[in-house]
Amino acid sequence: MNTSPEKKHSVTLMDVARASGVSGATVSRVLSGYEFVKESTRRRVLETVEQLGYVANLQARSLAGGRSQVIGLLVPNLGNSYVGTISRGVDHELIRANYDLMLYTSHRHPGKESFYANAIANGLTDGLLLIAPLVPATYLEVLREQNFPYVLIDQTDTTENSNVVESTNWQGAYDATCYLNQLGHTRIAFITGASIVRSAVDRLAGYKAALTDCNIPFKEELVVEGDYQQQTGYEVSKRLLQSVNPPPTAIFACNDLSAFGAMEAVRESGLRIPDDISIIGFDDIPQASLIYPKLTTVRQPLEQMGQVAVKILLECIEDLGRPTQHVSLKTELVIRDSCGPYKSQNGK
Amino acid sequence: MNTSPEKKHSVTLMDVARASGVSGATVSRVLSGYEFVKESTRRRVLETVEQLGYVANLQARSLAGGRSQVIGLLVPNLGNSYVGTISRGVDHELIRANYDLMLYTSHRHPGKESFYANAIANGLTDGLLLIAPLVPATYLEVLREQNFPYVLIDQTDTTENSNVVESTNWQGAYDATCYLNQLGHTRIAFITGASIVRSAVDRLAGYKAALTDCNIPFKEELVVEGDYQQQTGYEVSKRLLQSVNPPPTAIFACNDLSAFGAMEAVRESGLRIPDDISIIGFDDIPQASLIYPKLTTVRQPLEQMGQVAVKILLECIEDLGRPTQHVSLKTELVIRDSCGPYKSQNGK
DNA sequence: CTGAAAGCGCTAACAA
DNA sequence: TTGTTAGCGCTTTCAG
Repeated sequence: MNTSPEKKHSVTLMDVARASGVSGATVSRVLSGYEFVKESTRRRVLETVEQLGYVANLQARSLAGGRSQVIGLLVPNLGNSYVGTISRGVDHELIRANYDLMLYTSHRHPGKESFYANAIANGLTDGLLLIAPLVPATYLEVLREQNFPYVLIDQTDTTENSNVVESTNWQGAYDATCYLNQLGHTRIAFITGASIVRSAVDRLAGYKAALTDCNIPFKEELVVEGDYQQQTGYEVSKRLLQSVNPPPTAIFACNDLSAFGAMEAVRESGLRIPDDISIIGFDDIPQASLIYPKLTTVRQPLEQMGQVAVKILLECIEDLGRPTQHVSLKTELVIRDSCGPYKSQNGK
Repeated sequence: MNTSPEKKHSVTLMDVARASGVSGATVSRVLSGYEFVKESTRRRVLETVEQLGYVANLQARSLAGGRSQVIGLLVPNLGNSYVGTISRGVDHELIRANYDLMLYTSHRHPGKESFYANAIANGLTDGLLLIAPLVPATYLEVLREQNFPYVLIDQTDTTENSNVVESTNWQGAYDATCYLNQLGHTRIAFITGASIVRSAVDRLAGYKAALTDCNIPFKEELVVEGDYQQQTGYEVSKRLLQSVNPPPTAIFACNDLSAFGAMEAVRESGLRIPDDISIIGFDDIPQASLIYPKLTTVRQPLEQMGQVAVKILLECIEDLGRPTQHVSLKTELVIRDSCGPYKSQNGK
C-alpha cells in the first residue's frame, strides 16, 4: 500500500538530459526554443520529454532568472460578479498567452494590499494586475522603483505613472443622468462610491456636469455616500427616502450593487419601481438582468477590461521600460425596466 | 528618471544575515520559528528584517524543500457565483492559516485538468483543492502516487481514496421532490447535471427515491439532460414544454443556473411561475434570491464547503499519510416564491 | 552546436 | 546555539 508519508519526486530536467544523452543546458535550450540546436538533438530531447512526462518546475525556472509564466492578480474580494467577470477576461487572455494566475485578496485592507504588492514583486510572478485597488500611491511607488510590470484595472493612479485600464466613467454617469432627465426627472439622487476610488469620483463629476447641462440645480442633500457595497446602498437609501423632502423621484447608484440595495430600501418603503421611483445603476453585472425589475444601468465592459489589461501587462513584461498606457473603454447605457417617466405626485 | 529596463533586486535573506552579523542559516531559523535561537539574536534579526523590509522569496523557499505556503485551487471556470462563493470560503480560511492561493481554470477541459494537476503537484503549491472536477480518476492516481495532498469539493472519487467535501445531495434532492409532491405535484420534471459528476448522479437518485416513496411512477420522458449551465437549462426546458404531453406541472433543476434557464423557457412559453408551473433549484447561489420570482431551492453551504476543504487540506499537509476524510454537509430546503400548489388545468 | 560551471534565494543536515 | 556545506531544478555565461 501507499502509506509512506513522503512526497515522491517528479521527473526533472536532468532526468531528461541523462535519458537523451545530452547536458542539462541543452535540454534547457530546447525547452526555451533556442534556435541553434541541431534538429536531431531537439527531436530526441522532445521525445524523451514526452516519454518521461516531464513537466517544468516553474519555481526553479523563475528562480534561475527565467520567466515564471505566472502573473499575480490582486482583487479586493471574492464571490461577487464584478470581480468574477473581470477575472474571467483576465483568465481567457492569460490562457492564450500560456500564463498561470496567482490570486491574492486584499479584502479592501490597505495594509494587506501593500504587503502583497511587495511580496508579489519579489516572488514568483512576472507581473501584477490590480483590480480597483484602494490606496495605490503608497506601494505603486515601490513597484515602479523595482521596474516591476503592473496594470491598474478600474482605478487610476493620481501620479499618472501607471498603466491603467478603465472605462469612461465620467461619460457613463453623464449619460445616465441625462437619460433620467429626459424621462422628466429633476430630483435625482446620487449614491457615491468610496471617494478614494477614482472611478467613483469621476462618476460623481459626470453626474454633476449633466445636472448643469440640463439646467438642474445641484442639491447637496440628494448626494449620499456609499461604498460600492449592497448593504450600504440599502442603508443610505433608507435615510434618503425618510429624511429628504420632497423625496427624489430617481436614484442613480454609483454601481449595481448599491442599486440593488436601493431597490430593497425603496420596496420596503412601499414604493414601486419604476412607477414611483426610478433606479439606475452602473457596471451591468450579470445579476442586473436577473433582478426584478431588470435594472437599467451603465455597462462597463468588465470582461474586456480584464483582457485588455492582460495584453498591456504582457507587453510590459516583454519590454520593460516601454511607456505607460492608459486606455478608457466605452461605457454604454443599457435600458431595462427600472426607470420610468416622471409622474407628478397627484396620484398619491 | 527611472528608465533602466532592468528589474531591481530585492532584499534577500543573505542581506539580512550580513546586516545583523549572523549566518544565513540563523536568519532562516528565526524566520521559521525554530526554538533554539538565542533570544538576543532572534531580536536582532527580526529588527533587521523590519528595517530592510525583507520579504521571503516563496519560490526559493519551496525549492529548497520548505513549505511554500501556497495552495492551488483548480476551478472549472470563473465569473459565476457557484465557484465564487466556494472560493470565498477557501480564501477566508486560507488567510487565517497564512497561505496564499494559486488559481487554475480547467474550463471543463479534461486534458487541462490533468495537465494542471500534474504541474501543480511538482510546482509551487503545498496542496491542491479541486472544485467539481470533471474526470478525477485519471490524474488523481498520479497525485496519490506522489502522496500529494488534495481535497475534492462537491465531487466524489469513485475509488473512495480521496479526501472529499460535499453536501447531502441525495437527501437534498429527496427533500425537494417531496416538497413538490406535498404541494400536489405529480408530474415533476427533472433537469440533470453532467452525468460524470457524482453530485448530479446523487441528486437524480434522490429524486427517483422520493418519487417511489411518494407513490409517483417514474416517467423517463420527464427527465432531461442538462449540464449545470444556464443556456442548456433553457434549451432542454424548451423541449420539455413543447414535446411532453401532458406537460409537467413542476420542474426540479439540478442546480440554480439550470433553474434560471428553465424560468426563461417557461416565461417564453407564456406560462406563469408559480401559478402555472413550479420551479425548484439546487445550490442557493446569491442570485437565487435576486431573480424574480425568488427561487425556491436546496441550499448547499458553499462557503462552508470551501472552509472545511481547506481545513482538511491543511491537516493533510501537516501530516502526510493521515487517512482520507469524507465529509457531507447538510443541505437545506429554502422556500421562496417559485413554487406553488398544483392547480388542475381547468382554468385553461 | 554543445557542455561545464556558477548561481538564483532558501532550507537542511552535519559539525562545531 | 550557530556556522558550514550541500543542494532544490533550472537558466545562463563562457568555453570549446
